[in-house]
Amino acid sequence: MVLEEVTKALSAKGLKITHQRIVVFKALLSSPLHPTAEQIYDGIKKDNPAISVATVYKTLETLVENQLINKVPTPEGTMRYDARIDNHNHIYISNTNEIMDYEDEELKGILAQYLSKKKFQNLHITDFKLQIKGEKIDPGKGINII
Amino acid sequence: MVLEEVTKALSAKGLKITHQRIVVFKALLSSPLHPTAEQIYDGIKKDNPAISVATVYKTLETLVENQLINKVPTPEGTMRYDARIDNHNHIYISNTNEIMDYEDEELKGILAQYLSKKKFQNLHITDFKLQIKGEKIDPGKGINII
DNA sequence: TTCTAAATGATAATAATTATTATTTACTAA
DNA sequence: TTAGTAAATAATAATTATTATCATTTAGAA
Ligand SMILES: [Mn+2]
Ligand SMILES: [Mn+2]
Ligand SMILES: [Zn+2]
Ligand SMILES: [Zn+2]
Repeated sequence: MVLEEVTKALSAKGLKITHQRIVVFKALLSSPLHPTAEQIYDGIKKDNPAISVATVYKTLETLVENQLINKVPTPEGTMRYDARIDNHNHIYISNTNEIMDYEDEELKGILAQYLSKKKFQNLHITDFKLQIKGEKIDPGKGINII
Repeated sequence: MVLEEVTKALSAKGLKITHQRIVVFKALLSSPLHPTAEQIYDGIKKDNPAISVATVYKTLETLVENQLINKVPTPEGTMRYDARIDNHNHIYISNTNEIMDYEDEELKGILAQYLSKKKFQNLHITDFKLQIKGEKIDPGKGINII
């Protein structure tokens, strides 16, 4: 089950297995919506009323540092989190604030090939992503996360 | 000269020609570094000691709304500004916080062609950019903007 | 020139995140 | 098992970036 994988992932990184880390990590794993720290906090505090919002922030940062989750910056400037750590792209939907995963092998291939041909002097490329922005045609049917 | 173009651009959008708008706009036009509002404020306040930081923020927002400049979100979450309004990509250099312009017709063509083939249901794509992240090999030689 | 809506400056308020610190707890090793 | 201890947490203060408020000023129209 998820709990076992979470504890395994934490201990593999030498992190202490705490209730708070398990709860935050599991909350993010079960959300495809790329939530903010605050949204994760709101989601878990019913069942964990003693948890502190600062702990949620710190836990997320710890998980990012240990590459168990990813940070996703947004055009509005608020940081969001992603349990997926494999390479994939995002579509930011500006009228609902949703972030959708977008994955396409053809696109990955195209970009990798393009960048492998290019040379940047004094620069080591560490990451590249296509940031797609769009608008949902019928926002009423969508999942609005704010 | 620049002043004339700035005033022309402002009046073309029906915006009042104020000293503050001219100064902020010119400051951004002369900076290829994608500065923050605070950096623009710091740069102009020697010659304009009465200008308010709130005015700088508001002026930049007004220019963005009128599509005379662009906002550039960054991985750290602070907003930066760009006098260039033509479509181009950015390289974010994580060890110096520089943002470099990156423009390549071949890349534009590849991306446009790729996306034109794809169909997204209920979604109108408004923008797409390749976000490249890298590290400067010899940061000592670079221009550090923070 | 006068008039007025819009812009500005000063500053308060807000939102998101980080820092501080006393207390608690997960692991370690007797 | 049971201490012992370094690390983690909760509560809360502080900080940073940005936006809101509002009294005053001003650009541009008449
Ligand atoms: Mn991602
Ligand atoms: Mn902020
Ligand atoms: Zn994702
Ligand atoms: Zn640019």
